[in-house]
Amino acid sequence: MGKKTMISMAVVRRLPKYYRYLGELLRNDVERISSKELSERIGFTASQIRQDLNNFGDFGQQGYGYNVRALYEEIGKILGLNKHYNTVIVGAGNIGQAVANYTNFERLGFHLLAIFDRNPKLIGISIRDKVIQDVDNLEEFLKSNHVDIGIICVPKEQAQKIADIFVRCGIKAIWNFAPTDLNVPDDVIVENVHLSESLLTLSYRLNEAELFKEKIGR
Amino acid sequence: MGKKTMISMAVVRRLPKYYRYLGELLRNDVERISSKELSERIGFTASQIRQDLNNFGDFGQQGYGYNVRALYEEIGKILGLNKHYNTVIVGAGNIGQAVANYTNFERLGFHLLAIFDRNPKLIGISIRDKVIQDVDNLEEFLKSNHVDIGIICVPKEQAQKIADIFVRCGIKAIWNFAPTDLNVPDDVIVENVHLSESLLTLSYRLNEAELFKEKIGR
DNA sequence: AACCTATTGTTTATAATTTAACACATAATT
DNA sequence: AATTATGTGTTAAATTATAAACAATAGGTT
Repeated sequence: MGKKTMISMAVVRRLPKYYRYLGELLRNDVERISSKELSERIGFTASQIRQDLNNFGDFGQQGYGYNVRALYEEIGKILGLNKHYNTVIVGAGNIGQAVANYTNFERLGFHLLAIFDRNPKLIGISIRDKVIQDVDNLEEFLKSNHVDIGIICVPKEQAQKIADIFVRCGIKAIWNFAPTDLNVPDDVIVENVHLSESLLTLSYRLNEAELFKEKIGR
Repeated sequence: MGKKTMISMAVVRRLPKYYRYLGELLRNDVERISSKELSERIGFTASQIRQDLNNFGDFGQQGYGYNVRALYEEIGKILGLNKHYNTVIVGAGNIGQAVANYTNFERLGFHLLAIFDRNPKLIGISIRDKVIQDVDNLEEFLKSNHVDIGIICVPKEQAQKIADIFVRCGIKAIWNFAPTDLNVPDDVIVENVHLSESLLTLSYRLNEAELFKEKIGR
C-alpha cells in the first residue's frame, strides 16, 4: 500500500502549539497530562488533540494519558527539531535584523550562517558576529556552503530574484517575509510571513460588527 | 431577522490577499478582471473568489467581470481601510523596531502614536520621530490618548501584563508578537504573529516526506 | 483478585469549507 | 437586431475538518 496519507495543513499548524504548551508543562515539572486537561489549557477539543496526535503514533496510554516529556520529544522529532539547519538571511533591514537577533531560533537548531544585503551602508556591519555580506556574493556562497533554509527579508520587488537564486542553488525551503507570493518549483517549500495581511485581518475583525450593522440598516 | 451571518475566518484571511492582488492590477492599469483570470493569478478557484466576494455584496457584472478599481476600494472598505487607527507599540526590541519602521502601515492608515519599553538604554532614543517612553507611563498615556490597536513586542513573560493594561484602558484590538497566547475578554480581538510557529511549520514540511518514509520502513 | 475509573485510539456523526453546476444577465459580434 | 460569448450570483454536491461516541485497555482501589 503506497504512501501514507499526508497530514493536512490544519493539523500541521497546530503542532508547534502543542510543542509550545508541552514545553511549558515540562518546565513546570508536570509529568503526565490527559487530552482533556491539555484541551482546557490549549483551547482545542480533547477529541481533536487525540486525533491530531494519532496521525503520528500511539503516544498515550489508556487510563494514564500522555507522558509530557516523551510527547514533547516526539513532537519535536515530528517537527524535525532533532536535526540541525543552516540558514541564511537576505535583507538586513529591520525585519532581517530582527530575525537574525532572535536567538531562540538558534536554540531550536536553526543556525544562521550568513547575512546578505545590497546596501553599501550595511555591508561590513556585524550582527551577532556575522558580517553583512554583499548580496552579489550570495550565489557563490550558496555554492560552497550547504544551506537548508533561505530567509527572504528584502523588499517585494527583489524577493523573486532572491528566490530564484535560492532555487538555482538547491535550497528546498524558503521563509519569506516579503509581501509577495514567490514562484518556485513544486519541490521547494515556501512559508510566508505576511505582516500586512495579519494587520488587515485584525482591522477587518475590529470593524466587522459595524460592517454588518450598516448592511442591515439600508 | 436578527444578525447577518458572520464571515468565517477562512474567508477573512483571504481578503488581504485579494486586496494586494487588486492593488497590483490597479498599478498595472488593468481595468477589469474576471474571477477566472484572477483565479489564475491568485491561485484560488474562480468559484471560491465569486463566493468570497458575494459575502459582502454584488460587485461583479455578468459578461464583464469586476471593475478592478471599484473592487479594490470595496475590499479596502471591508477591511476597514477607509478609517484611521491609532496604535502604540510596547517593546522596542528588534521586532518592535521593525514594526515601527515599516512605513507601509502608516500608508494604510495605521498611525503610530508612541513606543514604550522598560529598558533604560532604549528610553529616550527616537524611532521615526517617536521618543521611546518608559513603559511605566503606558497606562497614563492610554488614558489621555485614544488608541485603537495595541502592539505587543515584549518577551513572552511580560506580554500578559501589557495585555491587561491594554484591556483595562479600553483597547479592543491587540496585535501580538510575543510567543504566547493572551488572555483577554471576548470583546477584545487578538491577532497573533508567532514567528516560531511559522518556522516550525516550515521545518515540519521540509521533513515530512522523510518522516513517513521511516514509518513505512519499519 | 475483582472491580471500578480514567482515558486512550478509533469509528461514526456533524459541521464547515470548497468545488462544481447552472440559470440568467450583460457584453461583444455578426 | 438577433445571436453568441462571457461570466456573474447562487444553489447543489463533494470534500475536508471537527466533534461526539464508544469499545478497549491500563491503572488504581477495595
